Amino acid sequence: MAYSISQVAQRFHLEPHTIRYYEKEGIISPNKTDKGIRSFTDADAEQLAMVCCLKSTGMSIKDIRRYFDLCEQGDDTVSERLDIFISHRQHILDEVDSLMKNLDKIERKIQWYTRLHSETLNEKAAQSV
Amino acid sequence: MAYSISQVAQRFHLEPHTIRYYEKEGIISPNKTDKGIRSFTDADAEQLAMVCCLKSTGMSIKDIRRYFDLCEQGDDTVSERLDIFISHRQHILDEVDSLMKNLDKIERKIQWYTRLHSETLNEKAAQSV
DNA sequence: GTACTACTTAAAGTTCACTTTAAGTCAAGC
DNA sequence: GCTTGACTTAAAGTGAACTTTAAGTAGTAC
Repeated sequence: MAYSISQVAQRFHLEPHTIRYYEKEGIISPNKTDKGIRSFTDADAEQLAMVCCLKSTGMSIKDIRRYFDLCEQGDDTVSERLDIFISHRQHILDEVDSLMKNLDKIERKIQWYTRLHSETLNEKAAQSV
Repeated sequence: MAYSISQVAQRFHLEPHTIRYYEKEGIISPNKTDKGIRSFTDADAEQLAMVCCLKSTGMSIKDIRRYFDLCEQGDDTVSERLDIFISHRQHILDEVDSLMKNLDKIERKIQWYTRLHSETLNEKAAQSV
């Protein structure tokens, strides 16, 4: 199947101009018809899915580009690509860890404010009697 | 205990100018000595710890400021502050969820590349015989 | 007495990831 | 024939969160 820019945009919750921006930044390179219209294959869509995955886990445009550059360079870059994913996995694990630790602080604040809130309600109830 | 700007900066891995920037943005307001030198109490340090917690879980400076504004306004804002934390908790949970889903994709890539990598090594070994 | 640390204002600069604008061409569908 | 959706380049703008620069003052530590 081949998809138009607006179809893939919709599928990945992106704007067409954002996809053209990614192309300009060299991280994707869809085929074009003889009329110059972008035509996205399933492989292009998969690539965009990976772009979104890397982006939403905090990888910069520059590093995403670096990864896809390596992909284009062929099998010699396999171990470097593996390294990228291993270090990116660590980055995600660190981020999750940090979020969970901070979540704990937020939970305690919620408990604190919940208690404070119900006390305030009780006081108001007492006053109104 | 009272701390200097560089002491709290070090403690929270911030730069002194960043702390002054936070003050300028109205999210902290440490006391100053008669000489105009900032002096941070333990309560100020706790507040900065909360700033860091909120910041690293993705809250904007503007929203952090909003929260501390409410704190200053007193007990009438308790339920609004509770709401902020409840919705922020959800934000964190959503983020962790998204990270875990994407982590799964990364893990599969690592498996894929690990296999590919060892195959490439085997081929090279075969060639060298 | 000089290096260090702190302070001040005000403004300009930086990075990232887009987003928007301008000013146009081109082809398909109704 | 006109709306819609696609395209082009090039450049300017946006927002967030700082960061840096300039250009100065002032107290503390060795």
